[in-house]
Amino acid sequence: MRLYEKGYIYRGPRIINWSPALRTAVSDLEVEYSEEPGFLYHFKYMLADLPGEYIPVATTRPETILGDTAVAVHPEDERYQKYIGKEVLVPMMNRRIPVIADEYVDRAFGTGALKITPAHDPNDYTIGQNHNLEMINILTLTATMNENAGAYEGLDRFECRKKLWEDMHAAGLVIKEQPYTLNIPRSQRGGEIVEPMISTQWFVKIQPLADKALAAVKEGRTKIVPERFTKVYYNWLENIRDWCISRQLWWGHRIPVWYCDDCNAVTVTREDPTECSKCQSKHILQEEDVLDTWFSSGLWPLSTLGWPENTPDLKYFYPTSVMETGADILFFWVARMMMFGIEFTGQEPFHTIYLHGLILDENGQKMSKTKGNVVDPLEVMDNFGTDALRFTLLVGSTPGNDTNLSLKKVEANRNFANKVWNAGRFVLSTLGQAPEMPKANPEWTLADSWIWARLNTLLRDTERLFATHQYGEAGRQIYEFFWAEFADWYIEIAKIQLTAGGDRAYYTAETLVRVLDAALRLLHPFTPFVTEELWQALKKAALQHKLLPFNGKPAWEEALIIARWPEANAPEGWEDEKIAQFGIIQEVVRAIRNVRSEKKVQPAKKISAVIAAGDRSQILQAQKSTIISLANLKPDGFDIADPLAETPANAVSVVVTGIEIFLTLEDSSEPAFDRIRLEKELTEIGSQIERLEKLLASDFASKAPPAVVEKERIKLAEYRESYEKLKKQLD
RNA sequence: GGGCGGUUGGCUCAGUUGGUUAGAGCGUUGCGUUGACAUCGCAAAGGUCGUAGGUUCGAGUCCUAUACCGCCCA
Repeated sequence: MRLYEKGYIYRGPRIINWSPALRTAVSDLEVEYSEEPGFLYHFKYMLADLPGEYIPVATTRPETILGDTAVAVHPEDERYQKYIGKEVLVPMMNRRIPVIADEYVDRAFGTGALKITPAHDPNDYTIGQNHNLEMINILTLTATMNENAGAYEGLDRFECRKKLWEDMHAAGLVIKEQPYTLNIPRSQRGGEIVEPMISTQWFVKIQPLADKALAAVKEGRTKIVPERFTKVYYNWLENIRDWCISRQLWWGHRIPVWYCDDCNAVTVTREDPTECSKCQSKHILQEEDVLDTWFSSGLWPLSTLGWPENTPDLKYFYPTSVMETGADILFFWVARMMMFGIEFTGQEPFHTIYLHGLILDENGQKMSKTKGNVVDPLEVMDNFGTDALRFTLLVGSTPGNDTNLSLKKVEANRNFANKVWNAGRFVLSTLGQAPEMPKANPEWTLADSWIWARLNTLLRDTERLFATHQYGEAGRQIYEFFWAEFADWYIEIAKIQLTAGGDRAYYTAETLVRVLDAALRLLHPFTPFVTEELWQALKKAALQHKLLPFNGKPAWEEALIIARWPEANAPEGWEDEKIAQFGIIQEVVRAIRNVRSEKKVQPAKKISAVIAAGDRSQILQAQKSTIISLANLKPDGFDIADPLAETPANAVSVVVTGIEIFLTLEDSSEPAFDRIRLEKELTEIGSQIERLEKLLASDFASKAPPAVVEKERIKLAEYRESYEKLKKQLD
């Protein structure tokens, strides 16, 4: 109504896309073009008053000849100049039509002469308008030939094409048929060939709306993510044509227009009228056409909030913030919401449009029933859980790009949800092992400090990634942290620390709770169900043990879904060092595990070890029990010596970052001293040293940032240390 | 015809503002089941990042050209 009152909505005969199967008009956007093999039919347009002379014309749709009302040639085309202004005869109809000159004609295409069917071709329609040509509609609404098709009336459009061409052949009017690839317009919905047709429809004068929607993005009030779609948006809005909004369907929002049988006046009102607004006749009939669904959908940001009433919801929620949807409906829906939102409220409906791609099958094919590759989300959720599906969709995508959805991935993420659940349950089960209250201030272990530092790094990274709409990457990092750091390392170490009892156990439990709490908060948007369930249990247990949430500040909220988003603590300066130190422990443990695996030591078997760590002895000394436990060493058979009095006899040795590890395998069948392995390692390290020496001797040292150079220097130093130790062992 | 995206281990995909022997999941190989988890654990093999140039001390990451695949618009 508002658009109508502003004069933006009008009704009139125009060329539109007609779907003969649905028997309705469809908008330009609902037509898809597909390349299909066909023919270019060449034939003769005989001059009416010059017997024997003709203009050769080519067409892809011979049946439209019946509706031709002109033949057009380029004004400068020497071949046909002489015919301009003369008349030709429509084949089989013998109707006289003019030869006109128009620069639109491409002299190089086909025969260089163009038949004009204004009622059945959009381009011809434009030419027809310019030249004031008659428009002859030759089709019925089901795309059979109508009374204007003369002898061909009643034939289907394709039968007519065949029959007409045969008749023209017989009449000697055919020149040739040439194989040609056609661009066939098909209905997006039904797939049938759409016919351009003159029809009386309702339209929206789109330019004023488009201009505002365009300006909103151009002037930065609304941002499109990823940015590259901005260009697509501009391009569409800048070349937009009036929007045909009437549909001849029985479902949908019926257009609020009434026609008077007596005086032909049109009544347009908000309330259903009982009489003609002009002559008060009761003989009025409502427009049978309904509105395009996208016309209604365009109102979504408003109408869902109670508009046109100025409701509290509308006031509070409009404009909203981020519109997240598929890139394929940028025009259909997003642009329309922008137009209507701005038109009716003066405000853009959202400040950010986040576009994702399509969900394809695991081979990158569009899902379709005919291909049988449709993944039913309900089924997937039944099999793997809603969290797993949600996580997969979020993490498997990068902004704007299509996502290949495979059940393998969903399964892997179901396993992750399971991991979260189990790790969470374990944490809850440990709280009872810790005392109610600590006796003293905390003395954090290396592992405590490490996980806390890592958590804070994660919080910062997640924050940054969310801010830049990189949800997938954020999810991946949280996954990695939870599984590979919290579960695989911290929880394993926490088991040892809890056994120690006392304050150590108390602060370990506290750390477990705080890290788990933060992780669940981070994970909640990705896997809302398992995290909420777990978090409720965590809250309950934590309250029982008087433990605070991760940031130690506000008390536990009512539910995770409304809990505060975790914010990182400001770095305090010690973090990098602790992370580096813990890295050493990880390397040592991995090295020992590696040897155990290589030498086929039974997993349950405890072995003896001696480590020579030089200046890192202290760090290792402090983590002795951790290493013993994680590497499964004999508690009384583990020494950290510096310097090493003598190389243990009959021990397998391994060197990591300059730290020598000697393992006594005892009854292992493998030989302890493995010269070949050590030599291989030596060669490898040697080549690294060579590489780094070369690098540091190059311009790199002077031109790269000092911090980067320093990093390489440290690496080189470590390699050199390792090299020396390996060398000594081999001697 | 115009525009855009993709091309990274067997498969499906990540890879911040270029930082220096490339990451994940699945799959593969070996070992493992007395209490958080076999929907699991420990370890291993496997890519030099489509191709050709260029910029740079340094490029998967920027520029140019090109091939192939896909999408959008006309």
